[in-house]
Amino acid sequence: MNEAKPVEVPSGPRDAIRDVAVRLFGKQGFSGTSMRDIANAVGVLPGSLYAHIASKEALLVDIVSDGIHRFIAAVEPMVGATGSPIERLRAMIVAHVEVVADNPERSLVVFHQWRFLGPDNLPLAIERRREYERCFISVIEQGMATGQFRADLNRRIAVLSILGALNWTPEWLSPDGQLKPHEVGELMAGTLLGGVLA
Amino acid sequence: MNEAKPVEVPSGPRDAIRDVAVRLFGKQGFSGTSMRDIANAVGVLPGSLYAHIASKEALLVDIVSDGIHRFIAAVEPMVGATGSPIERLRAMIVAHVEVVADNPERSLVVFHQWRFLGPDNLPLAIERRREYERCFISVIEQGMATGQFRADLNRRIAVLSILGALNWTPEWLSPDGQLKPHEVGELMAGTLLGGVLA
DNA sequence: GCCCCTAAAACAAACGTTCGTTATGATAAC
DNA sequence: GTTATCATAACGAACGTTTGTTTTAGGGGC
Repeated sequence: MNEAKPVEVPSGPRDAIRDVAVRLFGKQGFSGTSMRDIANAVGVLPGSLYAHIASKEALLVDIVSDGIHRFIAAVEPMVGATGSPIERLRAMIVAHVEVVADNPERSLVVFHQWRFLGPDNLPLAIERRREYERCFISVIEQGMATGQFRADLNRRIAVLSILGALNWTPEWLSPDGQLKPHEVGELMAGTLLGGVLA
Repeated sequence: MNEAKPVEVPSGPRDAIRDVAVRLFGKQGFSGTSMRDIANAVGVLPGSLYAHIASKEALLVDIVSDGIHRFIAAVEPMVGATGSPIERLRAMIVAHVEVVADNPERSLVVFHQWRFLGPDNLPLAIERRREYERCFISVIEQGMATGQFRADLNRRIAVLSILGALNWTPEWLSPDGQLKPHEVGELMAGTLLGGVLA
């Protein structure tokens, strides 16, 4: 009775492999992780992995594309939502931090390991990243258009600064910290929107 | 007459190897770069590299420790310098960006590839990174103590946001861009210190 | 009896590294 | 001005290991 569609916990061996790969790719990088590393962590012989996955790169493609999608899905709806650009940018920052907190290692893979995608999958991943960046660019330009954001801002530099701060969060953010992810997001939004000056 | 100590351009083969390794480690990561890749780029057979370097890891140790040192040397003097915390933090941000612009690929190695240092060299590298972070923490605390920085700031989050934005710069900063590195630094300082709100 | 999954073993290729030798100039002795 | 000496730096081949992946065979659930 308590199942039917349980919220998608690592049901099969396929998901177990994926979760292990996320952890190892995040910690040691794609090139620094061998299929034997993954097999050991899963508790299986290396060759047995190939009953569930097509290749090492297919594993990376899965992780990265699903990972980017989570960020886009969390942030994109707010681009055209109601409310002031300030409120929406703030909400986007919080949403981003929450996605990172949901699984920092996966975020590390998304932000750093996409370089190792092959020629077939790399262009699409790059385009998805651009799509994500455009969400922030769009809202910041809205804010500058309405005069709520400073007019002397270099919008490119502003976007890259905010995205840089956000993209770095998986490096230090712990889901088990004393601050809840939502609180961390609010604090970052306060710092990035208002600056540090009194 | 026009020599004596020419400014230290990649004199020997040793430096040529180092420069190539910086570029490849930055682009493909440490694990993703083989000694054969380096040898090919230098124009030499793989074994010949070992007449000049001790090992692949020794190459990484050189690059990372020298790289961190450049950041510390550029920023640390400003921690105890004269001037307001605002002016000093601004100068530190500009200095950081200028070090990145001097060689973005080296900065990528410093910020991402230190994980692959062995047990002998990793603790020291981590301590150096902490030392660098403490420079920023110190100045921000000075700014909050004098009341020039907002009192409702979470200093940990503020520092991590600023450092995150800075550490991400090698990902997009080009030394040949239309904005000079110094200008990019000033713009980032403006964004990070003052926020985006009007 | 079929089907999914695994173990076990093997594959070719690429890995970091070592080795003895050789080509190249410069320096010093005669 | 030739010759011997020496350091530099690269070669070419091989080392043992690890890489991603394939193949073959066997065991348990329906």
